[in-house]
Amino acid sequence: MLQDKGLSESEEAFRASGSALGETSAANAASVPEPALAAPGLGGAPLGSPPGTGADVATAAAAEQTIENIKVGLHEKELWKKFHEAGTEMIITKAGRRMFPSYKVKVTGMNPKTKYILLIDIVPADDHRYKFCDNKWMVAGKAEPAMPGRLYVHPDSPATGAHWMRQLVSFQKLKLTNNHLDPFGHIILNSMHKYQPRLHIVKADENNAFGSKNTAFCTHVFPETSFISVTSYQNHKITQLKIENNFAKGFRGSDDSDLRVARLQSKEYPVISKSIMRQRLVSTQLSSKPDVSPLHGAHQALQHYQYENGAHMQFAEPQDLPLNTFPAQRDSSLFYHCLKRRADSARHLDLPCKRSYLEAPSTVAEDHYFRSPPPYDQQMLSPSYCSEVTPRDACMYSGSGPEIAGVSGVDDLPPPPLSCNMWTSVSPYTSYGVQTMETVPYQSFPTHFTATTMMPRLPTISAQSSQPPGNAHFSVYNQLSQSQVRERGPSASFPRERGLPAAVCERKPPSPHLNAANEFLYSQSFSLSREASLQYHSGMGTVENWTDG
DNA sequence: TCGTCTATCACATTTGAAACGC
DNA sequence: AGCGTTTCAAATGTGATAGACG
Repeated sequence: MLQDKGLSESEEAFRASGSALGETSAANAASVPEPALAAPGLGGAPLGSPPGTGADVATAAAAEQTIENIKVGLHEKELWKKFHEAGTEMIITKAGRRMFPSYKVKVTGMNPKTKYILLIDIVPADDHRYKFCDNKWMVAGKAEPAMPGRLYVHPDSPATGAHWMRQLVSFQKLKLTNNHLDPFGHIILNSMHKYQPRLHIVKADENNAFGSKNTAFCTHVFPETSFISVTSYQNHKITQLKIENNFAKGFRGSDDSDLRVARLQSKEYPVISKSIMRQRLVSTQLSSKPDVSPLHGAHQALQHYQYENGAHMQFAEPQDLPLNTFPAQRDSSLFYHCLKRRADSARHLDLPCKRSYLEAPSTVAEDHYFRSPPPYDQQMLSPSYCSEVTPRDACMYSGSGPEIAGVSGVDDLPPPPLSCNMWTSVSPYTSYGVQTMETVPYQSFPTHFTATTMMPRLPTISAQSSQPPGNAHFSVYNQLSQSQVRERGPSASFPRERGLPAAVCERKPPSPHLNAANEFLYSQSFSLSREASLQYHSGMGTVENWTDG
């Protein structure tokens, strides 16, 4: 099964969607390779990459590999666009919630016989926490410490290029959760934070399902898939879009019949719930004051232009980076305007956000008004906090088959009832640097686990190092026997995660598959740290020192 | 203590796969 | 074996309520 359950995309639709998908390769706009992937609204642009030349493709040793020819098109791009324009929100729940629109891609250009692994991770788009006020997303302060990164590996991985290209590749079953102790392998996110999903395609080979000494990979980022995670929808536009486009309406009361009638009659009656009505009432009151910011329009135009031109655009200044639809993030002028207007409105209206807004720390507002956030690539360069695995990640395997299931290498624990997920240590911003290591539970992980299942911790990586920094970490594992690990305990270097029994931390050496996955992750981080320093994006990584277990 | 904001839960509803019967 | 119907699990957003916070 290439597609998850419930997918209705027919082969026909798949073919038809080809042109509409805005299909791109790793060298063009929509598929933004590694550091540049931070570009969409994240503060990092591929500044060094010549425009339109495809020069953001690595000159690495893997250049001869076909991975650079892989093109990925986002399915239902128009739908994503709609959501993006409204400011996409994704519900996160304790039990895990699927994304809607679901992440589906059409892949072409693969070598039909080569095996690939397709996986998704979701990284923080910035270091802000947001709140929804005045029908806008506004920065509400500093972001919470990032959750431990997890990967969602497509259940079919590894599979041949022919397999992936046969039909749409759906990540429909990917679930988002805000449960820090989630045992199901869902991707853990913080509520009211902005995130950017990334698709990674990793080349596997016949010897090692997860990679080889020349593991090539490419990363594709679709800026329109960025979203703010919420526990309940804030923007009624998003609610409406979800209802209109998702099957489960969940409408009750009189609105229900209206909706059904409307559907039966194929008419688009406005279905307005009480809450929506409430919101609209407030927004109407507010919108009575015209938005006079001259920069607002320019910003919108710029946004549109950037959007239309994808993430490959060149920006002279970091603050010119794509903004998407969350105005407060980059558009300081707009943010300022919003503040002023809100201050005005707040005097006359009893708004839910009134107090918060008025009492918002001035530093926050000033910070966003007077200066731009640091470029994302700089953030990537700085020592990242290590979001290595926690001991509870019993989901450290792909559910693609027995050989993957065995990857967990855990014999003292029952196989976790989950799949497709792995931890990653994508660490997007500097602000969660070393200084937070001691205070943030999720940044503390057992040494051995780090070494065996996670990509190297960036804080220990020197961007200028001639040796791939990840190698050191792998050797750490090689040098530490299991007994040594046990003697040192999981907290040798890092305090163990709160509330987790030490026994859970016991692990066997990783299988080749796991190593390969780590290697991929390592290569990714290496690419991120090194390439970012050059402000040049590779889009393809080569693992130079593969230590195949 | 109160107000605000966010998270959680139960609920009604919808969909599609599985089970079942013909 | 193929088709149609029924059943049920899984999914959705809604709204009430709880909890945290200042």
